[in-house]
Amino acid sequence: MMNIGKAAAASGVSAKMIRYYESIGLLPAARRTDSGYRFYTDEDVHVLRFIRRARDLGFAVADIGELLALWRDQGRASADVKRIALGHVAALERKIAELQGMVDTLRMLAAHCHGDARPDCPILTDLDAGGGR
Amino acid sequence: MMNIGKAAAASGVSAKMIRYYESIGLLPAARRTDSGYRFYTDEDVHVLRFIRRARDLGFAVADIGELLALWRDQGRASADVKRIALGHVAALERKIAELQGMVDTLRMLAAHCHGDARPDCPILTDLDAGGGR
DNA sequence: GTTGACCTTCCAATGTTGGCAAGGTTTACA
DNA sequence: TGTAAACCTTGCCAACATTGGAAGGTCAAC
Repeated sequence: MMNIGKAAAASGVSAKMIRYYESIGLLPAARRTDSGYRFYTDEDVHVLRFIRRARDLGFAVADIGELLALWRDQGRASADVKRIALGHVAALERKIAELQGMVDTLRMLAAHCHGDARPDCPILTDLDAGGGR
Repeated sequence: MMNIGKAAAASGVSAKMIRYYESIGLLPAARRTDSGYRFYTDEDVHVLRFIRRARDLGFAVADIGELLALWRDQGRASADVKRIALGHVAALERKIAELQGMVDTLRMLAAHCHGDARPDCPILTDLDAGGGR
């Protein structure tokens, strides 16, 4: 039995975000004291840490909802969990490839830029010309 | 002399975004016809393509403002441009490393998950335990 | 009993893009 | 000339996750 500040400190999820997750339905409405304060159990903190960890792994809130449902379902098939995880891996890798493409282009352009007081710069020239696309 | 739709098609920046860039001050207010329509010149389209290319390279709008100022400044030092570009590369690489860390963790967890009809799954177990952190 | 630390709800902003609505303008065609 | 389609205008809402603040109620310690 603890209030939202304690639960936040114990789980690593801010009080602000706990209320937000409740508002969007990721978490069930917390029980309240007579005066209206939310209160949480150790079990609730456990769930919050699950969410925190999943966020750290880059899962979107919608994905976490699915994972939470599977987590709670003792009869789940591990294939369902694996599918979500690998789908997320694929999305992450697409993003990485996209960013890496940007890095490669910029590094190439920067390599040809004097980087001194002279004004001519292939980086600007490329932006100017649209990169030949 | 063309209206916003033409400028959008010619530059690859949507009319919506052109208005947005104007609203946040990245672009100066466009000239208007008597009836209030914005109109653009080939030079304006040139600027829009510059912006489009920079966005494709992942520069934030704030960065693009700086790049645009340098682009317009005939006396700029190429070092200034290179600094911005390499700063952006560093930020991109930090992001890539972060995503790659997620991928590595998830791949490792998924590798130990049967992925069949059985319920036990190390992915959920890890989320549960907080990954040992 | 007062002070400070906590809690509550509501509103706003971040950054970039898309969508929709209601209304005015221009263009093309019959 | 009339009209319909295609364009333009502004403004508001939506997304994503998170943070901040304001105004006000509650709890604990001293």
